[in-house]
Amino acid sequence: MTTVLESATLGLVTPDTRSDTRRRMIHGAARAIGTRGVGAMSLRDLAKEAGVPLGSTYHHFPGGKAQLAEEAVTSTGRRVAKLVESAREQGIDGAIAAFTRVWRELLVETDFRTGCPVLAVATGDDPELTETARGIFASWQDLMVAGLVDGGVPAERAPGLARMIVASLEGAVAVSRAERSLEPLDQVSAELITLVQAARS
Amino acid sequence: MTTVLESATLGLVTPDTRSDTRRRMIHGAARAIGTRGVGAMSLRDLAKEAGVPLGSTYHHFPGGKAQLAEEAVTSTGRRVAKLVESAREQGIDGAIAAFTRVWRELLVETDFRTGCPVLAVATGDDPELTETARGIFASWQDLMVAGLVDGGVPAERAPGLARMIVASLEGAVAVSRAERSLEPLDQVSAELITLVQAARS
DNA sequence: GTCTATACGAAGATAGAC
DNA sequence: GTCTATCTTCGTATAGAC
Repeated sequence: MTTVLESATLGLVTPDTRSDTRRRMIHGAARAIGTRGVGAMSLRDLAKEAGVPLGSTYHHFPGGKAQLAEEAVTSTGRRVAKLVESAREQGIDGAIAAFTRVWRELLVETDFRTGCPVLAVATGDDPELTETARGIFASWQDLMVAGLVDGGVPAERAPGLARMIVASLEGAVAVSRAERSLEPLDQVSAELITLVQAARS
Repeated sequence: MTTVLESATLGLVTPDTRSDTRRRMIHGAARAIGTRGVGAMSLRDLAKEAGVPLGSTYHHFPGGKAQLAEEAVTSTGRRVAKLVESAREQGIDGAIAAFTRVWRELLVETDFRTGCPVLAVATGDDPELTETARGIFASWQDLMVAGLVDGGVPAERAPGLARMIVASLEGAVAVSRAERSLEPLDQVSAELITLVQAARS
């Protein structure tokens, strides 16, 4: 059984999801952040959705809202990184496609109401969360760099292209939300494939 | 002198800035939205920064927070559109450079604390503001389409490229904020120039 | 017409009953 | 250990004094 002490002392070292409640709250928090941003995310709503009293939030997350937001964003970062990493077997095009698919499915699932929670905290004003976002963007870019180099893109062009891939798809998710259409995301994804293709030769 | 009646009846038709106070509050609102998002924007803070009592906010903006946010975002949209439109004399590269420069200067001015307010409302959960963001993105994309076609890009490729330009630079501003560096924005801008160049031939 | 004072609700967080 | 009830703060909005 998870104790308060364990959560408090091991939380940052092993930010896994030890209980169903924790898992549900982290998932709900990621959704809420992607939908409304951290500021407008309400712990009351999250607790209600997870079916637990508000007070329990502070049992599972002694650090309160800050800890929950942090874990929600890092959890999303790791999950997406794993999907992209797996798809690297199909080359850089596969990695781009996998990254695109994550956001595509999120947009469809939520009827364009929810976007990337990492972008949300990157555009917020909490310095700690901004730093977390930086690290996650960096990890995604590193995966793309590896894929690009494997795919025959010159090493000196790879970092710029990797930034382009992450930044443009993050922006495309936002534009797709505004337009309530998958077209922006799909078009950007297609443009990226041609851009990478051109960089190969 | 501006009356409440005029503001209420003409607000949406002629959303100009009739007084210094209005101007200052709209400017402050745009900054706050770009920094923290609409939800975390406080009318108290805005009034304090503008040097007016909180109550005066509702004299100048009878529609309250919603009206102020709406005017702040549309004001930014028009201002940026004008800058891009002017730069189209220097071709599509000039338009991309102008769009890049707007956000570059904002990031430097605010030490990476403030991004594009249009992206902020596009990633928020207010449907009215999301629709406003859609219209502004569309206006920017239309300008890019015109520039691309003028620059010799085939008409059928122009819309996709225009979306790519707007989406990738919007995303790049967010990544630049997270990294506290202009490198992402500048690299994306450079990649866009090469992408457009390739599309010309 | 301008601004002070306040109403009212919702937020995060916590104390303490069980 | 879990959850109820509450504390404090801060948000938007407004009523009414001047």
